[in-house]
Amino acid sequence: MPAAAPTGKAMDILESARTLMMDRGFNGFSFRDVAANVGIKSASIHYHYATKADLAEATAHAYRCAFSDMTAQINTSSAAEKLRAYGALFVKTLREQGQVCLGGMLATEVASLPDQVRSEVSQFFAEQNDWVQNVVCDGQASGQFRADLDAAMFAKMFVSSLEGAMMISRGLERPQDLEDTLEMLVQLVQA
Amino acid sequence: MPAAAPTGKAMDILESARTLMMDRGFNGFSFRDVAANVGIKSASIHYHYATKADLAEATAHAYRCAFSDMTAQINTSSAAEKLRAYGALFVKTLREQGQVCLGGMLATEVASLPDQVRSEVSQFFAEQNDWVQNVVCDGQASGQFRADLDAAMFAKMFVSSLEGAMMISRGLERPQDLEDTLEMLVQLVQA
DNA sequence: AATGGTCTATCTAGCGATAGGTAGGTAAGG
DNA sequence: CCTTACCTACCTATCGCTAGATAGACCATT
Repeated sequence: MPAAAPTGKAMDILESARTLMMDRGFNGFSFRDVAANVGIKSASIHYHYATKADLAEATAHAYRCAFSDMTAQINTSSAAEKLRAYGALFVKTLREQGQVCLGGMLATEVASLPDQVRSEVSQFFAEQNDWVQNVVCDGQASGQFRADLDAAMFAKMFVSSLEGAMMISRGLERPQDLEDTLEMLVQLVQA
Repeated sequence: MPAAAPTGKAMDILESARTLMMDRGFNGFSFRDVAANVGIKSASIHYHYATKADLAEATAHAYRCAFSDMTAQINTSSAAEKLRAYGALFVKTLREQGQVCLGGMLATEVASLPDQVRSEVSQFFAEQNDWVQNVVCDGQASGQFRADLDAAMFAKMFVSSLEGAMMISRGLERPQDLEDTLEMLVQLVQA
């Protein structure tokens, strides 16, 4: 049974790595940090994930899949409400965990990231941009959203704005700023 | 003479630290990296900056001041052109150096940053938000910009959008995305 | 039922590299 | 002679990672 869906300690390790990376980034956590969280010795982590690059890749992959699942479950009525529900995923993470999106975190660290992790980051943003772009197109087709905007460009702006606002809101300890940014983005796209 | 305006090797160290931090972040560079760039031994850096926290603080401070100077020199005619000129600072750094804004970089690393550096980051964003907010207010007063937007909220969104777009554009090696985001933001604020 | 072998998941111990930082010395210049 | 700006040499801590051992679970054969 390959890496399809880790269980037990392997999943504990993955979750601890995710939390640590969302908090301090790839360069900001160590195997010993994970080990202490999970309750094993750092050497034992290598049994489940051979290298730090492997661990980070698996973490990023699981995050990307989990995020895709969450967007897939957004099923509110209007396009504007879909964007709000999407942004609420960011708001919730920031407010309840004080963490930022792993995708954004890793994107800023790209210069010191193993290739295999970089690839996961690319795929994450490709998926996110696609999902938002579809919502924007639907909103335009139904007349809820401004028709004069380039949907692909707005979608990219929407995603990267939320990412940036998330980083900076946490940095300044002003989570409300992220919510304000989300609301302004939704306001601006509406007809 | 205190840290008013470093010259000679002290400034070389500062510039190397800035470049390295804009590339890889606070956790991603070492005294030995700086030493190799500047052409001295890593121990000699401590003569100019006692600790890594001191070096990072001085670097962030110099960056904040330099950035303020650049915004102060933006003197184009219309408010929209001011925002474009502001965004062009980001675009230029990304396109010519492949680097991201030090403020945004450090904001994402806030959880593993010394307090004295965190303070510089806060001041950086306070200054940037203020500058943009003033431009937005002027644009609204002169009828160039939509009057129904909250200027303070839009300013924060504008800054954090550029920051986020910068991070992600570099991460995906798509610098055009940053330019697209800038243009869309300017388009959205106009009346 | 007891035996022996293999697999899983962990451990202890430690490797070489590198981190930030320190102590003490030295050559040059006012 | 003292200050400046560096040096060599080294410290302790931590990094990712490896080797080898071990305890328990499962499993087939005797």
